[in-house]
Amino acid sequence: MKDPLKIYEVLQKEYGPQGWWPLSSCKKKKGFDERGYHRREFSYPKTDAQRFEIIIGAVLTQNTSWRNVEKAMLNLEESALLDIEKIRKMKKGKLASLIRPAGYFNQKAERLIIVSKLFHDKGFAELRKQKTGELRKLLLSVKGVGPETADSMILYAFSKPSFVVDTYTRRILGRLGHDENSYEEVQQIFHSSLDPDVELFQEYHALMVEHAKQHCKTRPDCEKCPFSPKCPKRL
DNA sequence: CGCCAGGGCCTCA
DNA sequence: TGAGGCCATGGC
Repeated sequence: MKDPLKIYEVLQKEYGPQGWWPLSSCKKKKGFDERGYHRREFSYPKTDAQRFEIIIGAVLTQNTSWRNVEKAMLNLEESALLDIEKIRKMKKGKLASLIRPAGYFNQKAERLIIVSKLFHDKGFAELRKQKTGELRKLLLSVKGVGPETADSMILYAFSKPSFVVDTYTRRILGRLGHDENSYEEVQQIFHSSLDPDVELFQEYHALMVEHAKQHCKTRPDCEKCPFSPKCPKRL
């Protein structure tokens, strides 16, 4: 079970449509569920405010549970500060205190301000005109934005096909028999075997996260795992 | 109490 | 380039 397309089919059948990136600000709104997923309508994000919410979330969730990220996002929203211009001009200390629940709050406050400056200076509309590769290079040149954060922004905020590789993706692929190691190597597995389809990439990554949370955990729960019969690492 | 969570930077070989 | 230390809160 090493074929990315077959893995996707198994995940899709097991967990159904996901509808990422979750928008906390849209919970229980029309088209969204209680977690902020838009499982029926895949043409998101629709506004620059939603795109920037994804950008912020991508930074806040670095090595951090989404649960804690949501607390930080709620603090920003309640202060009406979930906004690129406001974050860009905010004092680092004040921002840090608001995003405290997300952890690494000093680092992340600085990163958010730096990222805000980039999007203010360049502008979403202009950045969207860039080719995916060029956009990726630009994002990676920003301090605090590594490969996963860049790809998350590209895939979910810019709606361009760049496969997101996270710890879950590495863990799942590793257990299914892949020995590729570096970020680029793992990403290449997907880029070389799948059509560069935005919705496919978005759903695939979301499904990886769901699968890692339900079964392929640090301590694996292989009992009802859909891959269990064909997984080399099954317990 | 320890472990883990949707990483990335810096330093040092 | 790759391993190791560092950043930090909150749920279980």
